[in-house]
Amino acid sequence: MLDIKLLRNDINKVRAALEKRKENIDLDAFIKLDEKRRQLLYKVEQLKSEQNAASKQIPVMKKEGKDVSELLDKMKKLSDTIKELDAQVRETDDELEKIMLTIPNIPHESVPVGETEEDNVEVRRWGEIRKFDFPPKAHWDIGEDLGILDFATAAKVTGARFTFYKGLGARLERALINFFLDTHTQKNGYTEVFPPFMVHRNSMIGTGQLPKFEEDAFKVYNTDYFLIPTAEVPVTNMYREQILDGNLLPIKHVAYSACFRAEAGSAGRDTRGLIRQHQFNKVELVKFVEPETSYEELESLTRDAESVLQLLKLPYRVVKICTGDLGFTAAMKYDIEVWMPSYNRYVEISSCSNFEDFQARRAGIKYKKNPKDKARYVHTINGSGVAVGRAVACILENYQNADGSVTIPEVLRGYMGNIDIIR
RNA sequence: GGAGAGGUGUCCGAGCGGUUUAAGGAGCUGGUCUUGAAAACCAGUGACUCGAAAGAGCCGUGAGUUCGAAUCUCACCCUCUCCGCCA
Repeated sequence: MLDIKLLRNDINKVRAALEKRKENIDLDAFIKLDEKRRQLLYKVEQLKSEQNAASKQIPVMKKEGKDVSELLDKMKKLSDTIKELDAQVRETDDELEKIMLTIPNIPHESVPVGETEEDNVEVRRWGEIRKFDFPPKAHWDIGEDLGILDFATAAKVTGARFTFYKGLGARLERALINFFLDTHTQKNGYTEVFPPFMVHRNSMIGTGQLPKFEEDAFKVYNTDYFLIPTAEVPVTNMYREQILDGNLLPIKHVAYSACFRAEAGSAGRDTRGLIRQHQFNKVELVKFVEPETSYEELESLTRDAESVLQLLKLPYRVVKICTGDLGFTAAMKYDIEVWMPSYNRYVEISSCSNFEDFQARRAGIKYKKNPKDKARYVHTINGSGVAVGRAVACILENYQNADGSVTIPEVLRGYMGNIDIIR
């Protein structure tokens, strides 16, 4: 959510940002409503002030034996008016909030202006793309041939876009989760969190998944709970409606969770394999930082995410996302894309974003350095560190051998009972 | 799921429906005293939201009753105890 003061005082900045994002939102309606709200508020507060004064007088007058019935009559009318105005204020507030919740974040000035992912800007590359001296297979074929991935059985049991991992496939998934968590806790200084996989509506609003993208989420029947689309949601909301001790910042958490996405708009894309599933595992990095440092912190978080790919020796590139492709909540975003031979291109395996105070304002997360300071909103930053299913796909494809076997990356062997090859 | 108890300011903890703009502690800040500290004493300090200010709001959340609600009513949420069920 944007600062309402920004909308009042610098509406053109917001218009420009929406323009860059190719978003069309009626800001004039907002301005009008806000004007109306302030007028109402002024009126009702004056009346309340009068009411409060009378409330103090009445007991005094009664004590003195004076007749208060006339005053009571007057106050009755006043009370009715106040109730009516209060209702109007509430109504206006609700409408304003509705609009506020649908206005996306303002892109950072350094974000390249563009319309689609075509306009994203590559920042750096790491690793050598492997040249195969045999025709490489796609990971879904490798996985099925080795008997470690089973899409058909998952379709029978649940439906499309689910997977059974079996044997060493399941073990590889688990190994990666542990490897990621261990690396980020032991080398990169994150504190591990294991969150709930369901959250209530307010948490989803807090991080920006709702109210705009409800069709992308799985709702749990008969409850107000949603399956989390990412650990970002529960972990960020850990501190909702809280004023943090600024001396504890930055707070850095790493969390494993399963993620659940309905992704209404993605039918027909990436239909085969592990790339786009309704349920997948992810290790997520989340930081709460002071505003002054948030862009440095985004850089270091991105490096932390990259570090696990380097340890796995998977070639990747980092891309800076342009304004038209930027997520609703982000002010700046890097995607880390890993080389996927079956796609013959780089495929996203991590998104690292700085939300500035956009989520913090929605979720009410503030901090104070000193008890006497005014509370300020923190900046939140997060990124995948990294998506586990896509990492499996990437390993299977990049580490495949001519005979159909797959070599285990060295750093994972300790997690795999010292197995060095799946055949 | 059933029964009971409870949710008040940073913490503990009062609060007959009306000068409560929340008592009293603790804590914190400053001072007196002291070689210094502690103790004692004195003074100050109450989050947060909107607002330029005046002012308004805020006692788990939301509705309601009333001229007036922390205080009454209803619903919901959460915590604790006991019972049932259970990985």
